Amino acid sequence: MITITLPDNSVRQYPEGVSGLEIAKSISEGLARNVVAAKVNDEVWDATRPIMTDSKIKLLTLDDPSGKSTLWHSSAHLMAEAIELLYPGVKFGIGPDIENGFYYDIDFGSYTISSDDFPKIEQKMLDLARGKQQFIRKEVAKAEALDYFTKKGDEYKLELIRDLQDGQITFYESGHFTDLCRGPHLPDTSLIKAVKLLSVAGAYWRGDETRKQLTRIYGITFPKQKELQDYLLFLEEAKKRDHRKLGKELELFTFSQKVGLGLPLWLPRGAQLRERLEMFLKKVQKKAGYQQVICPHIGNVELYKTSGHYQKYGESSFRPISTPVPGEEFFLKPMNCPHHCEIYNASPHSYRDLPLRIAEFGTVYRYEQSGELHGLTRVRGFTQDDAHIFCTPEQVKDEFKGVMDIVMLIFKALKFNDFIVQISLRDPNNKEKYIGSDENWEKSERAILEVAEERGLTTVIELGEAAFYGPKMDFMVKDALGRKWQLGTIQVDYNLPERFELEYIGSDNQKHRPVMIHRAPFGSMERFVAVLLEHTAGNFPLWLTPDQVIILPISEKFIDYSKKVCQLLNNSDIRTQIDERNEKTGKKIRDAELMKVPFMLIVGEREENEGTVSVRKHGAGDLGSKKIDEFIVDIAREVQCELGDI
RNA sequence: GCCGAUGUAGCUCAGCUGGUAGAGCAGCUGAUUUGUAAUCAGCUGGUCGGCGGUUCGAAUCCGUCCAUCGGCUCCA
Repeated sequence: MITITLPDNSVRQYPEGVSGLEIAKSISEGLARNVVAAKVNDEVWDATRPIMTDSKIKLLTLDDPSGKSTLWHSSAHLMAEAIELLYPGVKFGIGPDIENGFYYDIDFGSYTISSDDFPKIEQKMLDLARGKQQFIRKEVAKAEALDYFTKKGDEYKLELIRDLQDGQITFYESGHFTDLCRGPHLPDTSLIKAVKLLSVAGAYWRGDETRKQLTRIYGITFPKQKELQDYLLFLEEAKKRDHRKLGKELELFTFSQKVGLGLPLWLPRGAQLRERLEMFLKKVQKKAGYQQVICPHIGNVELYKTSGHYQKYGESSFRPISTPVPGEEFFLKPMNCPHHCEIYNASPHSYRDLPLRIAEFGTVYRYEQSGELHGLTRVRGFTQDDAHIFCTPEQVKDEFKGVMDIVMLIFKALKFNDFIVQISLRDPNNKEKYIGSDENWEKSERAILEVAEERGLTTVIELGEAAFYGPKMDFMVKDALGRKWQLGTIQVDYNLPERFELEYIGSDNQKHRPVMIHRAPFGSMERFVAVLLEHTAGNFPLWLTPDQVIILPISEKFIDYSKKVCQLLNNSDIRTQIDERNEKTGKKIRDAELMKVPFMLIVGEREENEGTVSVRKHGAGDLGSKKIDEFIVDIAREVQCELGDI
């Protein structure tokens, strides 16, 4: 007998070799029906795998994230089986579960697969699922595993097996399909009742651009048809929040093929919004001791040779600009730091001057690959809310803290509550890859970790993800479809101060090298506005939105009164328009609602006589009438509330 | 850049197996003077993404290029 401890710390005795499923059955039939896997001593196992020793176990259902993973991982196998039956001779790469569903990378050989093939595959999957095929785990010796896939002729699996240790290799067999797999899997396929293949895409084998591109098929499955429908509905809803769609509808920005790919054109309303964001940040930065600077949009090739960017990115950039002078070349600036380094170098510095914080909304140009461009989130010309802090190594921690506070302030003012903080540190086993002294790296990495801790942030730490020149902290926010985008970033840099020979005179009257911190709380204006659009579905905070108020006269008789109201509001810095069109009120309201204008003021005879406005709030409806002064105070109060004392 | 899909009026979309392009909204003109999510009528607007081919005839079939979308790789 072995002792099994359940999550509530209750202890039960079972015969050796009992499975999670059997334990579930001993508790209740209902639980047994829903169990998809079992967490055994913190490792997720098949529900059917025999447990041989005393263990702590937790039975996992589909409500548990690990349960969902198991369902989707098993679904990937099911899809592979269906595909193998439909397209004999195909070869398989890897097929994991992902956040929403699963995929499998497949070499289809001479077949070309498109979404037209999906219904056929889905049907086959459902047919197989109904067969209640069991997933059977088998431990195999490396030689045996190699032999199996050699016979099958699947070089991808062979490559994977070669990297594995003998004695750690397991196969899973379900129906006609056997796969190299760590597991775990569902007890059987009958839980999979709703299947949807979502897309087909090319994916390089092992993510390596130089290797063969396999066909990746994405799909998702659910135990109930209803859940699938809900998920598809969610995707539909998410599409409505797409910033590219909203940007067009709300007249914020556009693109032109004639202007060029990935070069956004900000329309008046978008430009206004962006300007307001910039003013907001400038104000915050001024308080935090930053100074604004302005630099040109191009820089001599020598600048980038000094910075090292020419050697690294020269070939993959926009082509250099030549001049009538032979050999003279300029580059569109791909970043602001080299210019800022030269600003630092313009005069000698004492340690008393530090930290020096210089900021610029700097527009930069990077030649992104055409397949990479995506609305405003990935463009070829964009404006960073950039700043560089030059400080002593001892000041890094305080400066880091200051920057983080700015990022948090912004996220708060814009109600970004759901973000991920990623700290990228160097790979401890590969220290020689990085520039800068061991001592400085340790100091700054420790500083970042401490600051995050002090501010109570939940962080994700990525070892080996640091830039070669320093550790960094990135703030990621998700878009409508759950894709992660990096917004704010804070990076420590030991490289550029070296290359530009930046110096300051210390209290010891000796020359020292400052540390540079790059930081951009928004990241770029383009990406930030894109993510903000999706985050708010276009319902911007009142302080930020392009038009705060629109006045809707009932008929043209009340245009004069509307103008009077409009002037009063504009005098109080409330951004107000009048809809003077010869349309019915219903139509004007509809259009204003669609444009997501926060407040609509309907004015007619009654309002004119009483000196009032009839207030309608976007999304909330009629709020009744108010004196004009009263309305102005209300708006001011609401803005004040959103911004706090910024 | 690579894999797959898509490309019809400013926008959203229809156009079956090849027979020479259509709706709604927007815009313009006129009527209407309007009370909380679409007033009515008339009109304008398209080398059907570009180029080449097959055909008596191409939005429709084929090729190629471009762009967009979903991914991959990349992101100083």
